[in-house]
Amino acid sequence: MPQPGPSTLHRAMQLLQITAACGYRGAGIDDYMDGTGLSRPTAYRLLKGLRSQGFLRNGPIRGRYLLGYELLVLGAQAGNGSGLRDLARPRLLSLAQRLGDSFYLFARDGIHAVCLEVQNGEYPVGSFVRATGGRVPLGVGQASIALMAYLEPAERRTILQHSQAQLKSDYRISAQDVEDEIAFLHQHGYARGVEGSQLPEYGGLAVPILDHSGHPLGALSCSLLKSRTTEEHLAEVLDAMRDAARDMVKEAHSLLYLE
Amino acid sequence: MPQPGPSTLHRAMQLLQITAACGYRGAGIDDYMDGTGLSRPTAYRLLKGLRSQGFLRNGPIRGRYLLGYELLVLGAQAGNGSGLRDLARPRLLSLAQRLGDSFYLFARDGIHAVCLEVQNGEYPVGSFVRATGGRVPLGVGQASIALMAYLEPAERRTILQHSQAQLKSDYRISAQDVEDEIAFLHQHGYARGVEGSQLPEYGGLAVPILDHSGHPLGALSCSLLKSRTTEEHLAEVLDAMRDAARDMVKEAHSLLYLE
DNA sequence: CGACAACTTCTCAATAAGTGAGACGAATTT
DNA sequence: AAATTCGTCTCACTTATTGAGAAGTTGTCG
Repeated sequence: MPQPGPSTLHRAMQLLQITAACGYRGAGIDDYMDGTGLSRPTAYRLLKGLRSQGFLRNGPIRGRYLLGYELLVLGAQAGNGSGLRDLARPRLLSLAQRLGDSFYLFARDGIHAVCLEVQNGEYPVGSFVRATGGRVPLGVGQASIALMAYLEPAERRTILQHSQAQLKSDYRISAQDVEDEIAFLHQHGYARGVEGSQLPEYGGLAVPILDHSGHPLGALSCSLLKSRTTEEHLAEVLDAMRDAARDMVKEAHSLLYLE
Repeated sequence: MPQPGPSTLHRAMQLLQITAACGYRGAGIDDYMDGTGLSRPTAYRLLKGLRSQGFLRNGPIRGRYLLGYELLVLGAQAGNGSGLRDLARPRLLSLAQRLGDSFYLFARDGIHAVCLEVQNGEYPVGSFVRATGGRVPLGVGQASIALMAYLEPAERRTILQHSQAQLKSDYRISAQDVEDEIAFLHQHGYARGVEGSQLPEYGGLAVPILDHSGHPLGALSCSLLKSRTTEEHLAEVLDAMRDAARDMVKEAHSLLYLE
């Protein structure tokens, strides 16, 4: 089954993925050869090219390669679609400082939700995503719900069908659970962390970020310790998140209007 | 003059750069064709490949492409060499919250200093780098000084020779200025923002992050409003940064030791 | 709702580009 | 100083990529 596009491209990307998989110690030539089936000279040729473009670099260990800083530059831009990330950053920070919980910005990426930005508060929490760039299948987590709720019903169904097996086996979430939470969001304007999930000691909230025509640009989400979830605190957090989402859209709109 | 490595690779990277250059509105097929000289089908083939790998995506506007979220994932890793970024993140946050100024993590990237992480405080400041991924030539800014000071003298000289013309013309910094600041750092253990720079209303400090054998892993840097720079505040900030740098190395070391 | 205009993919022969085997040079380590 | 690991080079080969143009899609506007 041929990959779309030139194979050199696909191979180069494989090399990047392999490098990423090897983490901070870097990948060696054998990792690349085993991982791709390329001959040594070819692997080196590609490595050389990637290095010269700044996509790979030589780490502290000889013969091992690390991801290059050009990826950092591009990655920073990639996460800033519509300028959403820049808008969210200071607001997430202020939420985290003021309320102590951890706050996230999510966007949709095909059948996944991708985390564009995190700001942890002073109370440590866990989450399905480890950090910026983390992805979960749509349906997992409160942010996913907020992202899915405003898609076309047909599209939503397609996505759920495509991933419900994985949702069930990896996260013990049924399609019906997801539908129920979406209904909850439509009724109350926010999404809760799903009960019985794999992170029992945390709760969560999420609100969608909708543009003026009702399309979802992203979602703000937070995760908080169950022990801190009094009614008042929840209400406070929710209010603050709604305000933040509203302000972001307003500011985005005025920015677009200016140019 | 031929680029090293397969040309397909180079072209693909060009497409990414072009996409990045077009910002959040995305790049269209004409941008790509004009920018690379490729024929239309070829450009589309590459685009398809890049999209299928998650390096590009279709934005809100038809016929325009944006950087894909896979870059976000790789970028997040790329900035985390030796796990430095993960170590720095919470510390930068706490510094920013506690002291109100803006703090940065830098690493060396060839002849540049690259910003791996930013945490802004409540007092707004400007900086040479706009955000994560930003680069300045080594020599510009206090973080650069901290990074250069612990290189081999020969290497330092090579770098300075290579970039002194640009330093002079773009930033009005002479090689001697840089040497002086490096001497200052060796004497006092920290680097100051260079006087007479292009950002007169801000001051800065930077401390190196050195591993146990004295090699520079990176630098912590801060930028603060001149109006806030009393002697006591400077001393407080400097102390806090030194502590943070020391703690990071200690924690990194214990992490490495564990595996 | 139907025609238009855009973006995108396909076909096919020509050719330029990437490929692999192995030898060679360079940089470290023991 | 010898040995090992890492990176590059040469060269014949052949396969994957290319470009021109046409056909197909998809969204838009009258």
